Amino acid sequence: MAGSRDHGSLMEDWMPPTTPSPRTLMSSFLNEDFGSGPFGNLFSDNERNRPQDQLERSKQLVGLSKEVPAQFARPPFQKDVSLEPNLFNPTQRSSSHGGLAERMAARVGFSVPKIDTSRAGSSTAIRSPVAIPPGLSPTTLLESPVFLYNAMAQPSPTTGKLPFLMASNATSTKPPAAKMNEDCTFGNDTFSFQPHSGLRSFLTAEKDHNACHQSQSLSNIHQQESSLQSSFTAVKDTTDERTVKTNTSDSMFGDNHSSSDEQEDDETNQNGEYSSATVSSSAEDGYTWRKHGQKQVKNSEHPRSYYKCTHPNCNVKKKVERSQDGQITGIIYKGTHNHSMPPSNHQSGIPFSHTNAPEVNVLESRGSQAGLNSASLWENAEKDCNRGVQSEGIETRTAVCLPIPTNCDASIMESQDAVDVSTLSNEEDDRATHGMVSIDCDRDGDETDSKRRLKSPPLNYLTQARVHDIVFIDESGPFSGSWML
DNA sequence: AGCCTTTGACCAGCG
DNA sequence: TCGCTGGTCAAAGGC
Repeated sequence: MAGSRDHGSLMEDWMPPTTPSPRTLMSSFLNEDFGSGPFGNLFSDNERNRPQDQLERSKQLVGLSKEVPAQFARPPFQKDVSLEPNLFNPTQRSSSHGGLAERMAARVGFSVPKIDTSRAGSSTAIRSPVAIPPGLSPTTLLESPVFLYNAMAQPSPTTGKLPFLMASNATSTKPPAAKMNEDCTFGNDTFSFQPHSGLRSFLTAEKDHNACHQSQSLSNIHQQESSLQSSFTAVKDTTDERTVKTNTSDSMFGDNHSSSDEQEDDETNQNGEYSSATVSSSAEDGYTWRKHGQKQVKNSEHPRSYYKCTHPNCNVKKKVERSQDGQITGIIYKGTHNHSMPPSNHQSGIPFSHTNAPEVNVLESRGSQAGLNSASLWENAEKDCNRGVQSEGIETRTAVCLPIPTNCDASIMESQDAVDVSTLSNEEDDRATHGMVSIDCDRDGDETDSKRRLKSPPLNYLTQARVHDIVFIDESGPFSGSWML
């Protein structure tokens, strides 16, 4: 058992007790960032009105993140704090590396407009934040590095689909877990995850999916705004344990729900009310979990639940933090499943676009799978969480954290790569866009890449100017989310 | 009857 | 060594 200290630190990272709070950071970065940069002129109002002190604050935050050696230095969840500035700090982005958006613009020949997040959530008329340069077709945009096409991606602020970062390399078995309903959550101001593989509730999901789709088109614009408010999730992948931290919009943006939240709780409406389909517990991911404890953790406003895999001889555990309204605010997986997924839940190969069922525990399910398949990815996580992690652990900030299939020698992209796209060199960008999740899977080794891509979107991520979250996709689909604006 | 959740107590690690 | 904190155990209750 990891020392309490480790966990304590972990939690602190999740919810930094000290200022600035995630909400503060986020709003700070939103205010500053989206008004500046290559497309700042689109929202010049913000630019002009931006207080200088915000800029300074942002710089300070960046400095925080710099204190730690680049890739591993950040504590598991403290990333939430330090990462944002680093990622989004306009100054750093534009000055040091020219900014991803700028680089992308150079490559593609056009610039990717930024969404005016300052208006997100407002009731003002919405205009498309994405300006397509003359001569470029939507198709070109979608297929361009800036807007990587992802057939499985859900609507996004930029592409019309939410650009989930896909870690398709992943290979191996796809965790059946899928986040359903996330589509429906668009109305909730968040992007949705698509289920990787079928869930037992596939049929239901399908039905929900259809319903959701109808509203998606109408709410597309709204999504654009809301997506900006998505929360971050930190994925920590140490050797054996994975930590998924999702800052619920709750904590970050008030009413907005993070993707993870929605995933988890099948659906809470915008008011935070639960729909009839509520949290189905942890079985949705295809594995069965038994809750064996719950505790209120210090420095966390949310209770932490402890789950164990019910499979005999399986020691996989997970810790889930939920907000008062049931939204998941953090998930930590520990251990590796030594068994296959229960047949009833096994529906691999189902496009997650079809698995939008109100599966609640997307995070969990993915995590569980990760735990299942990926052998002991996080066993030492707890140990590393606070000390080792910084130097050795791999951290990933994602809206949703999904464990990587076990058979894969998955090394989730380093947090730095995954997150701080803006500071990546071109080469790094490529890495970020194609190899954020480095998964070396043997399981499906006989499967061709093309085949894999059919099953899941290419590992395209970090293709836009801003990364809000990263979606990792293994063979079966995205298992983590993030998006850029 | 079996499984799961809840909940208080116990244990272990750290300062 | 003690107190704090987090993680786990296990009894009780519910479904």
